[in-house]
Amino acid sequence: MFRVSLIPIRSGSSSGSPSSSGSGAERSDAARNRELLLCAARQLVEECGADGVTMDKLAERAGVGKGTVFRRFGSRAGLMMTLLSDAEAEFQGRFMFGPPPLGPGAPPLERLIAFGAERIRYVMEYGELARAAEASLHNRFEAPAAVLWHRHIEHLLRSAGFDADPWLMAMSLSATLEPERLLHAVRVQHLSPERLEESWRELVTRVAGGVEG
Amino acid sequence: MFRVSLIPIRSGSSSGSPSSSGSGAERSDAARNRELLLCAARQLVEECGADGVTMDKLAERAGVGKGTVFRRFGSRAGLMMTLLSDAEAEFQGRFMFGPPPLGPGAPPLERLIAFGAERIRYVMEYGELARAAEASLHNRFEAPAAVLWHRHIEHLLRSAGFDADPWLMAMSLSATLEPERLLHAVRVQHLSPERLEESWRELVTRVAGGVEG
DNA sequence: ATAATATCCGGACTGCAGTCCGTTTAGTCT
DNA sequence: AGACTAAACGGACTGCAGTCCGGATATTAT
Repeated sequence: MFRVSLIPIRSGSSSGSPSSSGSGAERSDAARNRELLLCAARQLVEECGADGVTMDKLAERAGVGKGTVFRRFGSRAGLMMTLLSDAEAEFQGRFMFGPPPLGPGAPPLERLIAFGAERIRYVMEYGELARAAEASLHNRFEAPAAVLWHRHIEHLLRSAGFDADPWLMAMSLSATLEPERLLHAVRVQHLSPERLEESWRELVTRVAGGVEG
Repeated sequence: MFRVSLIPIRSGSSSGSPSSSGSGAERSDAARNRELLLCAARQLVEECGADGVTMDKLAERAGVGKGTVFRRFGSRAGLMMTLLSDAEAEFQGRFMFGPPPLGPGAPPLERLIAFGAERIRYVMEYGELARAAEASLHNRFEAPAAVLWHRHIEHLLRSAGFDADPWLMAMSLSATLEPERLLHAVRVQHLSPERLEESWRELVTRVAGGVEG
């Protein structure tokens, strides 16, 4: 089907491999600053929350110039994605290659249900960062991770025998799982994650459940 | 059921009634500036597109100070909502009090289908403004208009006999109809509005169609 | 060691939303 | 008309993301 390798959300993993790019290795001062920045960023998220982290504060805390911050991460969204990359890669690995029901092996509908449940748990844990990343992103729908989830849902829909425009249906389903929406439901409307999971199960069952197998 | 009157999205309607608030009437200079601002805002949207309109440009074009712009509209989101208010009120009137199948009289499922179809058309016409409004809004989910749509969908779900968490299901359904998403589907993915409508029909039919009546 | 150079660094700069407060003015009261 | 007051005005100011470019530095070649 698809030839999808694990999408490297961002280069700067926690126990990051300094030199993995093609041509010349990373300069030592650059490597030092990257560690400084990642460390400072995690501190700041701890202290101020994801929304409270500004690029200026980060530069000051890390003891580097503002330009360095932007050269490293490209944008505020890039910073947030970098901070998420480990958790994100782990999640991707589980739903693509991990054990059922999330990974391959289980029936598509069950995988779809498990995907939503896991995604909800993920957002409960990392939602602030994920929301901050999306918020400062020009086009939320073309982020590599978002594209991957979309394709995954679309693939599961097809496997479940859903034949009426899986692309658009995947769009609708993934909209339900967006961090900002889930966080609003839980934090503002005080709905429990379990209730979200139950509603997701209901939704995907009705959408993809009643098709001829 | 609900006691919902037409929600006045914003005070500054096109052929606006200058004095309708409670206590003192609007001062004449304020009224003049409001007209100046609305006129300039529409010009700028015409020229630059909704995303290209800045509060500074608007102030300069209208020949007023920046403070005046913010006193009038409160925020960029407020400005956009004001520009949308006529179209929005008209749409609200139609789905709440208008003729079937959008308005009362038709079966709930048909009303739901019609609601999505109309909403898609609405976004095709005013989507830029709507997206700009949502983009510069701290909490997209608590905008009066968003709350009203949500309640309307929830109400139709209940009327259709949907008993499994209509609130959350309404959240999922309204997520599908968000301007940013629809615009992305049409403008970037080049899907036709008709295809969006068809997918919406499929979605709501599966979600709310197979219930005991 | 020295020179050459590609890369990196830093912080001043821009454009934007939103705030603040001293000043002006429209409406009112005498 | 003249004084009074509440409201409106305007633009300087802050905080933020993101850009730019002259200068510093790590690395490599000789």
